[in-house]
Amino acid sequence: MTVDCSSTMRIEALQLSALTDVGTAPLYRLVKRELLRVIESGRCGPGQALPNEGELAAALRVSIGTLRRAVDELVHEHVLVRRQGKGTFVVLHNNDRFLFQFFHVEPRLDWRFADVALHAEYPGVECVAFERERASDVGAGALRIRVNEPVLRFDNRLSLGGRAVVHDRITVASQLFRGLTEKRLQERPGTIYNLYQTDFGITVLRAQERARAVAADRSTARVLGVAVGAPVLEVHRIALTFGERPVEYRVSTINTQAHDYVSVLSKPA
Amino acid sequence: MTVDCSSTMRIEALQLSALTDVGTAPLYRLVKRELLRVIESGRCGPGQALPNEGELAAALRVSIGTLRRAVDELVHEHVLVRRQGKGTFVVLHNNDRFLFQFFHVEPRLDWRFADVALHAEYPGVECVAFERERASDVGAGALRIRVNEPVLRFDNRLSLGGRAVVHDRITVASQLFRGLTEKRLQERPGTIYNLYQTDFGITVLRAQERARAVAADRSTARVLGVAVGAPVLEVHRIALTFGERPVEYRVSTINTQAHDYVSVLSKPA
DNA sequence: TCAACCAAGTCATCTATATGAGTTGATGGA
DNA sequence: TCCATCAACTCATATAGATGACTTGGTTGA
Repeated sequence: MTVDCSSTMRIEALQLSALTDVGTAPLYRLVKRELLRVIESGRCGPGQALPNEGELAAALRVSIGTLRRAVDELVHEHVLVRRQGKGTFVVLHNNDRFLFQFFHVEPRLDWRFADVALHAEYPGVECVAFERERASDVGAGALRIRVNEPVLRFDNRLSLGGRAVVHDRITVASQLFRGLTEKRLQERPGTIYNLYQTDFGITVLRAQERARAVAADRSTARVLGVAVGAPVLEVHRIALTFGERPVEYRVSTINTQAHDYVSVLSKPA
Repeated sequence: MTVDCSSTMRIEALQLSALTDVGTAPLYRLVKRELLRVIESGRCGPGQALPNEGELAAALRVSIGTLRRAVDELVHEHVLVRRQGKGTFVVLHNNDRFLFQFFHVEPRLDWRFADVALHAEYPGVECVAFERERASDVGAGALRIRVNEPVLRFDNRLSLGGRAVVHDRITVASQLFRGLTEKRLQERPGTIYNLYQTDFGITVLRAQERARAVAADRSTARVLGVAVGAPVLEVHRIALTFGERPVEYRVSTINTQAHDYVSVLSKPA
């Protein structure tokens, strides 16, 4: 099925914003910004195809090479996906992408034997709490909203290999997620970020995480099945969408008795 | 000072390895591999300039655009650095690069106030142990050497803001670091990875890390000044050079009472 | 001497065009 | 009906050439 995106995304509306031409930004960056603007505006929702390269280039009055350079960067930033012979698409959060990009807990690897990291499994998810609250100072700071603004707070428990490994405490601004209910959360078919995207038009592009070791408190100990005071890993995540805007604040508590928090410094070849 | 690299890197020796042309790899990837081969061979050491783009393209019998695409990827992978008007250089590990790429411990950030992560400071380093040992099974597995092969083991203590925060236990194969002594380690001017590069010709390109929360044992507690049993963060790192070859195995124990282990999922725009 | 200027060399950007490769749907014959 | 083939559309790769910007070092003139 080829989505006729050209009708949705009115090509003639494209324009390189000469206004915001700060200094002497290269043309391909203007093109990139214009594409981002269109994608953000929702005129071309997730999963939809962009017009083909020739049309886009013509509409923007740049050469196809320049257009491709702009698209290249957006592909690199996981905003677009190219498929040879089919087209260029706005990213969709599917399970694989989620696993690869945002879920970094893996079974403990014994470097005596393992050759390469076996690919992570998708965790089982269970919603254990859902509340409507008002933003605390920390939550408000993380989400860049005002203290006491209404937020949704929900807890998930993630399991790997049948064992509870991660306890997520998630906070999002109610305003961005109107109509999000516990039922909808539990009945979602894919990942949470997929739900954010398909049901609320919010695409999580990247995240910042800060990890620290802490002693398990009573509630964490119960959820993860560890002793009170046992060392657990606490990861604070701010998930960001276009324009570096924070959309989710999440504190994950991880039982690292048999699992690791994995990170790759600089990317592979 | 312009390094005359063209004499060191004999251009006429360049050749796109038609032999290793697996399948129908794009030309720019062959170019990239050939450049990597030359850089690895040491004919063009760290800090040296490559021949200019025109010469390189001519020597490899490809267009300048194709050459640039290959170089683009190597720049992205931190193997090369371009400087407009000056040339293209093989990367050098300096303090800034090290901080940015490999040192991810930062003072605790309060998301109530902070706008953006302030840039990390360079840690004070103190060598607290230096031993010649034989590889354990774990160390051997991590470094892909045989058990009982000779290795160098040394411990560093890193301080931030005057407080001991990280305890590194580092293992490298003796064979790769002949002549490395405690004195040389302590008198090095820059970072450890800088020493690896300048004195032993080993360029660390990337690393894999696995983090977990553990209780501080007696020796860790002493070095970091925390209570025995206090939760600390343990990070296992394998540092890799060209061809994904491991060159260093490092276990870092981090006191996360006032600092975080920071990670960015997917890169910023 | 010193500063301004200029020229050559480098990478950076942009254009234009050609060819190859993957996907899809229509056509048409068995 | 079914399947092979083909044509059209897409992105992917490669080339050639022009112009701009940055760096360096030498020249020139006060």
